This record gives sequence, C-alpha cells and structure tokens, in this order.
Amino acid sequence: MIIRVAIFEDNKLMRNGYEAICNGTLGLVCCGAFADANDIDYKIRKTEPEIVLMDIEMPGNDGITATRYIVKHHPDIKILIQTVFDDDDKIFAAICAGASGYILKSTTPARLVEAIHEVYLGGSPMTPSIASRVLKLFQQYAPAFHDHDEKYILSLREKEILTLMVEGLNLHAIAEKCFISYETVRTHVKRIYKKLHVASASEAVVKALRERLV
Amino acid sequence: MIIRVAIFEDNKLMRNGYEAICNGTLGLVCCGAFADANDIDYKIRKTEPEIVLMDIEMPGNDGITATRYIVKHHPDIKILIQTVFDDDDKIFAAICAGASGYILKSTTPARLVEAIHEVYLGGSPMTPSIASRVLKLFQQYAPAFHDHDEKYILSLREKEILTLMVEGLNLHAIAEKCFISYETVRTHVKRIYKKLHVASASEAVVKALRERLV
DNA sequence: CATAGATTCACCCAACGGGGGTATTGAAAA
DNA sequence: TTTTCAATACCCCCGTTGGGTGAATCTATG
Repeated sequence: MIIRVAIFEDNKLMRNGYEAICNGTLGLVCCGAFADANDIDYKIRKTEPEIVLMDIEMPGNDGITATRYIVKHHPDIKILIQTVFDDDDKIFAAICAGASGYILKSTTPARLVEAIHEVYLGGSPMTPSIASRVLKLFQQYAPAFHDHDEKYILSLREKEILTLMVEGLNLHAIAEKCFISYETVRTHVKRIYKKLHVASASEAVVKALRERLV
Repeated sequence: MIIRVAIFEDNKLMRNGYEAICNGTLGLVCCGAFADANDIDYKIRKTEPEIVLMDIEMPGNDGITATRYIVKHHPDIKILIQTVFDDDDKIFAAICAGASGYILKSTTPARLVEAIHEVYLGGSPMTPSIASRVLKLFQQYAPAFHDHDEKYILSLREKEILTLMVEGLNLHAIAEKCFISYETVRTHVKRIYKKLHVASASEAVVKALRERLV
C-alpha cells in the first residue's frame, strides 16, 4: 500500500527536500508539491492525496485556511501541519481547523516519515514541545473537571454577583438584576474582593475565569 | 546530569521492568518503585524524583488523584502517565490533573526512555493515538474560538497594555511599568475599549481572556 | 440560647476610571 | 510629498468604585 502525499510549502528548497524524502521512502509517494494553497480545490482533486503536508506561512491562501477547507470538503484527507511557528495562536488555530498532527520543521526526515505513517494510521504525531502547549491550552479551556478544593469559599449570592461581573454588568445593573439595592451589591463585592484577595473588578473577573469560580 | 525517576505501578513484573530500564539507561536512575500511591507525600519527599512514571489503575489511591496531588504540592515534578487505558475519560482526567505526558504500555522501552527525556526537557510526549484523542477532545471543548481571524486589531502597545490590565495592574501602575505618562495610558485604554466594543476594564479583560487577545 | 455566617441596607470620603476633547511627533504608506 | 496612524501627552467633568464603619434580619449549628 502506497500512501499518496501532497506537499504545500512555499520554500523551494524545503519543498524539494520533502518531495525527495517522500519519493525516497518505500510506501510513500509525493503526488504533488505546491508553493501555495491557491486553487486548493483543484490541486487536491487533481493529485488525490491521502495525506497533506501543510506549511502555515505561505503567500496568498494561508495553511490554516487551506486546512479548514480540506477538512470540510475532503474529510478523509489527513493534514499534517509542518511549520517553524510554535506560538499558541497558530497551534490553536491549526487544531481548531482540524489538523491531524503538528510538527516543527526542526524534525528529522526519519521522524517526518514516521509522522506521516502515524497520521495515516489515525494517530496525531506532535513534536513534544507542541504537545506540551496543546496540553496547557487544553487545561486552560477545559472548564469542567478541575480540582478546585474550595480555595475560595464564596457564598451562593457572592458567586452569583461575581458571575454577573464577569458578564460585564456594572454594580447598578447587578442590583437591578438581583432585585437588591445598589449598596448591598457593593457590600457583597467588597466581601468578594476580601475573599479573593483582590482590589478591583478586573482582578476579580480574571481570578474568577482562571480559577473557574463561576 | 542524572534524571531521578520514581515509578508507581502495581504490577510487580512491569514495575521491575521499568526499574531495570531506568537503571540500565545512562542518565536515568530509579529513585523509587512503588506498588501504590498511598502515602504519596512521604514517598515523594523521601525519593525526591524529577520525573514520576505513573500508572492510572492501582489499588487504593489512584494515579489521577496522586497526579493531582503531586502537581499541586510539588509543581516542579513532571508526571508521565503510563497506562493500558486509552479511553477519553481517563485521558481527559489525567490531562486536567496536570500530567505532562501520556503513553501507552505498548510503548517500547526505547521510546519510554525517550519520553522520559522529553518530559524532562519540558515536552509532552504522547502516543500518537492518545494525541489524536486529545486533539478531538480539544476541538470538542474549544468550539467558541474557531473564528479567530483578527476580529480585533490592536496595536503592539495596546496589546501590551491590555496584558497588564489582565494582570491586575491599575492605570498608574501600567504607566510606571511602560515608562509613559498616566494620561497616555488612558488614551490607549480608551482606544482599546473602542476597538473591543467594551466600556470598562473588567469587560476588556474578560474579552481579552476569552478571545485570546493576550 | 448563643454564636457565626449570610444577606440585606446605609453613609462618608477619596481616588480611580470613563468620556469628551486637543495636540505633537515620527514613521510608514500612498 | 502628503497623508495616515501609532504613540505620546494634557485638559476638564463627574459618575463609579474601593475602603471603612455600622447595623438589622434570618438561619443554621453547636
């Protein structure tokens, strides 16, 4: 079984390198190598790849957008992102776009070939440093199962008011919404600040979001 | 530099196997091998590991709980989960508990040693099939942020100031930190509010956190 | 019953913050 | 070259907020 790989990479040297790696590996074949992701639909239809090796930074149509497109219109094709960027935004965007793997360009050819096979088998190879960031992002965005052993014990009313603060309401609006007086809201807010060890609304909402208090 | 590894694994054969792998590898040493995670604090304090190889399924104190405990009380220690389970619940729980890596027991000794080194260097090695599940979980739990294409274009300075606001600094403190006048900070802040369509610091920081602007 | 905590309300005061405006400089883009 | 825009800075106005203090209910909990 031969795995068909399409390459999107604007740097000619690297593109040729990847092509050579694919064609030089038993079981892989490069079915197309492109400098940009313009006319992506045509390129995909013509080359019919099973795996796409996608660069993020390309002139014209960027790799993230192309990934989103391929995932949407050719859901069977697996996409391996392959880039020099390791910042959270790029990783986040690539994952949300539906990429199956994310490896840095510092990866060795042997590891790249391995990664292509892993993607083909349904796995998601990631450079460990990328994986580390993914885990951190995940911990940040997984709201449910956090071990908050009641570090900050807020009463029901206090939690309610803190939630409204996070939603952007000012104290008067909170008073109206809770059917209590403005001064009462202030009293609660002050107590919340004491319990959270903060001194302003913004600090309180940041803490509320970070510690998943609301 | 020798990496100290503690092993938690109830199966005696596997435990001995891991111990042998560690002690048989240059640069690794097994500083403790335990059949359960009871008295976890004592075991950690006594053996002072840098890396913990943690099984999930153990009698008594389970690996997830132990992981949570170690992450909380010994934040410098990295934990490599090592298990036969590859179901979403276990993976999810382990990641949320703060594990740095997650590999299956089918992993080869060579890959295990590699994984320990990667964890030590701050990476997060994962068996590709685990990584694949993590990505799927991630896509599932981060639905809100798919459209992240420069909805709000903040200048560098504005981003910097917004970041400091998220960190809880008031405008005077920001002015000092940036070596600019208080009034200039206010000018920037006003522009930030206009761009984000908000009207208060708390709204701005909430938006900054939710939309990953900082 | 006494005590503690949650919830409610009020007043004072000083400072901070939000909204409006105006203006200069320097660098980049048209 | 002209224009645009980020970055800097200052002004006034006044509403909001943070801190302190005090106090009245009500409800658990020992």
